[in-house]
Amino acid sequence: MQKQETLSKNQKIILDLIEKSDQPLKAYSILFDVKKKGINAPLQVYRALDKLVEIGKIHKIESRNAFIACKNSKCQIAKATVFSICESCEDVTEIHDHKLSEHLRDFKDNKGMKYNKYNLEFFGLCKKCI
Amino acid sequence: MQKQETLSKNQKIILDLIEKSDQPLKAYSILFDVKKKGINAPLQVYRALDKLVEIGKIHKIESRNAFIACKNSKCQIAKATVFSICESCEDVTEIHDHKLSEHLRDFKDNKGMKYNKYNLEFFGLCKKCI
DNA sequence: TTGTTAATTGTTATAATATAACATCATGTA
DNA sequence: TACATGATGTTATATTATAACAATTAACAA
Repeated sequence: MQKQETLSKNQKIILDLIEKSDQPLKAYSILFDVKKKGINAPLQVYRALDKLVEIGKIHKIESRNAFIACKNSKCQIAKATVFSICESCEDVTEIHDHKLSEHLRDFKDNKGMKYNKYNLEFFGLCKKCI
Repeated sequence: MQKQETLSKNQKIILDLIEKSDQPLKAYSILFDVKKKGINAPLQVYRALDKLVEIGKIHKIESRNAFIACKNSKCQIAKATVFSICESCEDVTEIHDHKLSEHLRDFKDNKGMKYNKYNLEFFGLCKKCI
């Protein structure tokens, strides 16, 4: 069997839901929402989430245990994510900053570690909440 | 009452434990280890952890739900953390890179957000695991 | 030194997040 | 066909974290 090109039924249902939200969704809130579509168990949700994260269609906001759709058309940046998070209204935005990405991509520590991924989360107050 | 200068009993016990480990510890493994010292409930651990994070004595590794001591003598950087994480052996190291810190500190998005904190986690393979 | 206040503690219960284990089904390829 | 792989469905359970409430302790001011 080849690497899946198309998404499976559950993966589609869950990606749809996440893409319709501009804010991160939590696994159990997703579960609640997709019960009407016949997805009944946490594991079904987590499996789809794992896959979607793996192929870069969604990202996990680690500090919030929540999942947000990747807006980048080609989803090449699944392994290099930057988010800003408002600590008041919890609004989350994915950041694409060329210069910042360059710095992060080029970062080398002095321990000879080989990086293949990073995740950066900025916290603060958004315009509305300042 | 003024802001605590000194740590409370539970906070000390738990900080001691975390400082003795050079790797991140999980809350329930901490709980297990401090039961002999009379700390019996998860909440007692989480409350101490919250406080220690707040004052910058420890950091939470968000992607691992684990806590590591801050090695920085003055712990001024509780709000600006960078870690490297080996995905094979799970070794975690706190990174202090002046240039990188500058870039992150100076980062401005185009949405007028005011940042007061960030957390960056690099993933990859350490020297031993490559 | 005593009353006030805030921080901390202790305890029970429960919420929220995530995975193990196993059986079955679907699909592409030898 | 039959084999391998990926996805599904299901039950149970593991892991991480907080709610709610009562009691105690520590700093400070009157």
